[in-house]
Amino acid sequence: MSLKVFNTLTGRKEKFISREEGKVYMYVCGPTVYNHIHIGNAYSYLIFDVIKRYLSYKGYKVIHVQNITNIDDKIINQSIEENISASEISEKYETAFWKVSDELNILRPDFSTRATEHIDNMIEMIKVLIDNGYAYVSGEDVYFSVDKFKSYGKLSKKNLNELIEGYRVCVTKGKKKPYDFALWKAAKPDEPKWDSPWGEGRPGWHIECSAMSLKYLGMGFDIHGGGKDLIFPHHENEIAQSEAYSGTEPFVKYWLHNGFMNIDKVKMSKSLKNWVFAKDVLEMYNPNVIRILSLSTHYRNDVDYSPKILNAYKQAYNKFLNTIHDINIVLSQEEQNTGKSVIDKIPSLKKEIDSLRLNFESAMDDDFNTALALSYIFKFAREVNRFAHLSLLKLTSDIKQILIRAKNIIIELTSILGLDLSEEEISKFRISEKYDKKKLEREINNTASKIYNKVFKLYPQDATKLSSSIISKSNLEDKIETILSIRNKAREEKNWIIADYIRKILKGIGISIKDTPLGTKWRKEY
RNA sequence: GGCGGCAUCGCCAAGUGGUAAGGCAGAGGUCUGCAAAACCUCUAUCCCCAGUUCGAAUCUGGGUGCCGCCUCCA
Repeated sequence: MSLKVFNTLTGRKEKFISREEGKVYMYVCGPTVYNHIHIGNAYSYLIFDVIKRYLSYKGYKVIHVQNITNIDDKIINQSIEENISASEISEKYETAFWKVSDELNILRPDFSTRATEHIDNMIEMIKVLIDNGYAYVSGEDVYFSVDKFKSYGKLSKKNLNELIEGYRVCVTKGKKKPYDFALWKAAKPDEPKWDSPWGEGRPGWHIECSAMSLKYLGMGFDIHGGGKDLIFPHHENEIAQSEAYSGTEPFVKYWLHNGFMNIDKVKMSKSLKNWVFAKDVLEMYNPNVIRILSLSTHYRNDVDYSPKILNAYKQAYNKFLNTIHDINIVLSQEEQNTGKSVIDKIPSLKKEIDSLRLNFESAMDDDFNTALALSYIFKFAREVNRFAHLSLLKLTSDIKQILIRAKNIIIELTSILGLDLSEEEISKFRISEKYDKKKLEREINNTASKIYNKVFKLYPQDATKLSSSIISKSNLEDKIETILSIRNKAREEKNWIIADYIRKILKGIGISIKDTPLGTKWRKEY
């Protein structure tokens, strides 16, 4: 089975053949760092992260370039707004961008290219465009002459007449044609500026992506990605500039565009002010939940953002965690030699493992159908749950082996989707600044003291372990274990009121527990 | 005004000619001290109309509704 991708340029799914065998050169449009990124921006980066991960899984060495647009009108406007310099704005929001990107488990690009560090490359390119007659100087501005580039519109399927008729085409003085676009803009007083043959100014928006992608990836690179709103004019203009500059085509082999993240069916956009910052969503939801939401529909479709839907996928994510958690519980048993009934189910589970991988790959090979790929993993999880439930009785070495394989393939395949099912995620506390450990510690200490008050008369000796002087010294895991030991004492004495009380207040701080034949197990919920 | 996309169970959603994946929610059941989790069972004929076909959610035509691009936008 070979990979097929939907190419915006041709409008159909095509077999993916990389320029160089075993390597994929990929450019993804990155953020303009004038504000925090919203969840729709994050969606795009997340999609291409999964594409990159899957290509790596397929054995390609992926060379991934992503720009940071750190000079732009919006940055200048924001610097006036916040009354700090443009460079301070871009530094501030670039830092914020990486923080969110890392939290979302998005792999860093191989080259993160800042526009301002490539001004020379852009000037060089503009010079050539002027020399070749594709661009003209108007005052201290430089414009690209769209009429000169014959195949203009091939990506967005627009023709120039339509553009002229479009009532929204703005006419700017200095342009020969309304659809010409700026390659270089003269600086107004107090604006950031760079020297150029045409005077002091800054580059137009589109030129940076051409200059930087060509510098790092060269003409004819494999994948160029971004949101579908970039198709026109941004990517259309990139093609025009790059192919006019090089005199060859194609600029890019495969153009991939993701759909939008909508709110109430409407695109998240600056003008409607209906965006939600990714950082704010991350305060409320586990990054894995955001991923599952993003991957539960095909990347070219729009996906709706809402707390209701996010909560549904939170449950879905919990399903994965529970499966791994339950496997771990079964595996924590002592091995035995007399596993009876389940033994004969091993071959069928083995078969499921093999077909899961094949199904996963065929789904992903079909233009990265993550929704289908996920559904196979869910289906498999049910098989494993059924098996693990049965084998809770006896753990033989054969059963142990197959369960470890089952667990590993779930972890492997979900990690291609960028999901994290690590031990920390499942049963322990994540060492992460996002989850405020101090707050959690306070909550648990609080809970311990509540329980202490409740039980110290009943179990004076055991309760001592919960006294604030002792409990405050132990680590988070030990605190929980101590609390559970008290609860189990109560359960032994069939004091269900105390036992249920403890379970209830632990639940209140996000610790869920389950009583199993192998003892009481707990995990932190997110 | 031009161009384009979408419409599948209560919600999210896969499926592009062969008889409707998966997740969430709901109902009943098994297990459990009770829970939780898990498992089992149940819940749609695919916006409407017409057509092509042995056969259509899937193709064609018409209609309705929603959304996007044409201006910065992932």
